Amino acid sequence: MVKTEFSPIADTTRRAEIVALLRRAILTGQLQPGQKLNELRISEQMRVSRAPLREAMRELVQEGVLTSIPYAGTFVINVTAKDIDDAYSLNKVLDEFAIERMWKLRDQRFFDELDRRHEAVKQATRDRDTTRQIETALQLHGLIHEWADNSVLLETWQRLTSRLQMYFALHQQARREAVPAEDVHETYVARLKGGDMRAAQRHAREHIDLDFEELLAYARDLERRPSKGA
Amino acid sequence: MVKTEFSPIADTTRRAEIVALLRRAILTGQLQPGQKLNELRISEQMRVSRAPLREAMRELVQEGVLTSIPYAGTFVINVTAKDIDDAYSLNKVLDEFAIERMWKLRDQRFFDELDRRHEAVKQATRDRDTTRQIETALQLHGLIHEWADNSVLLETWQRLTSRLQMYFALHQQARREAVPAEDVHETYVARLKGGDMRAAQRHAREHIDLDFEELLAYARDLERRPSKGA
DNA sequence: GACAATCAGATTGTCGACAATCTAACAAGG
DNA sequence: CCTTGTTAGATTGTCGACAATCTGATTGTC
Repeated sequence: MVKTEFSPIADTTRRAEIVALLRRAILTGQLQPGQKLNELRISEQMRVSRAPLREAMRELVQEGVLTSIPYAGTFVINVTAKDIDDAYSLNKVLDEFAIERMWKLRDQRFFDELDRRHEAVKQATRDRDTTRQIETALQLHGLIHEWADNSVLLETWQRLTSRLQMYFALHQQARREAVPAEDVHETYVARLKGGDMRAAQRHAREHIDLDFEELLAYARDLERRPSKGA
Repeated sequence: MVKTEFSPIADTTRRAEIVALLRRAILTGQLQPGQKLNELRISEQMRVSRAPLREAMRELVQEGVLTSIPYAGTFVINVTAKDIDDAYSLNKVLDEFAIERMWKLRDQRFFDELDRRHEAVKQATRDRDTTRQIETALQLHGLIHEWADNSVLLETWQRLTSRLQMYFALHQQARREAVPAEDVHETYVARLKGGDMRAAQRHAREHIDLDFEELLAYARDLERRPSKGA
């Protein structure tokens, strides 16, 4: 018998596709924070009925990127500086936990995957594809959580990631300037390959702080002079 | 002008009520793990159409207490020993983080609320109401997360709590014997009132370990001799 | 008897229409 | 001018029916 690995087949419900479409639109900033999602309009654009669309929206509400007020509507969440601060401070704790858990589980497959994802970030950077750059950077960062062999941790991190990706996208949209060309992940990858777990944890924490300050400053700036709204 | 505080009015959609009903049924063990939820039957029992029921189910899937397979059905999640282990180890980290964050925010209102919830647990214990005992104990435990002033943390903890409550309910159902009569939370409350943050963190970690071992043993036992299924 | 093809029943996914609710504009009254 | 009541339009929430898919039993064939 040939021992072949099969990946699970694709979800073939409209609902799943709608979720993917909406999530992408939100996380890339195509849909602005606070913006209302008109069910009829969206369902007509997507050529689906409101039923699967509404189910998809419930999922995204629970996922934390949408918020819903009965009989008023469903809106893209608003990003406050405090939200970012909260998400990041928790993320630090999760990173430390993840590194501790996956440290002994590192093997050649891990290192290979680490390099692969690192390469993806570098490629996106070369392409000046900011959206993809954010995506790949988060995927690189997510590897430690995937490798920690803790489903609840992974789930939690993925929820956090959604928001972080959204925040980053907004940030990138705001300052149209080019993304950092130099490779900020080089040390991170090296630490994860090294032999000092504490050092890796420390670096993860500090590395995060870096981007964070910039992002936070942007969020605070937004709050000082709020736009007229969508 | 009289300055009165109003709490937000209740959600008055069928969907919200269905979510509450289903969640309670799952967390109290009324619906067994792995059990399939027949949409038509449930909607008839609740006297609602399938639309709001399905939306409610999507929310609970995202909440992590249900799992859905396209065209096959929606099921109560199965509890494995590993799930419990994962949830608990993460919970420890979150507890430590929460205590660190709320430590400086403790005030009289916090202590009052702490006592109030502690009293609720004792009352449930006196009443031999195991379901309520689990509920109140988790609410007592949740206070540190509510007080930590981090919405993302609170959200994460509430997700975890759902599962923990479910696990505990199963556990209690299995061994029908009386719940612990002595007050296991006395020290926990005292530590949170005290002046030594590290001690409080340490106690939270150890306190949790206690119940955890028992729960884990039960889960392992379940896996050794699986039931015939629902 | 083993195995594949077929089919009926049950269940989930999706649709279009109706009911309940909100919003904003407008009129009436003080 | 401000407030309150009314109303029309738009939008969300819910319903009942139909389409797509799965499951298990049955039948026919080797």
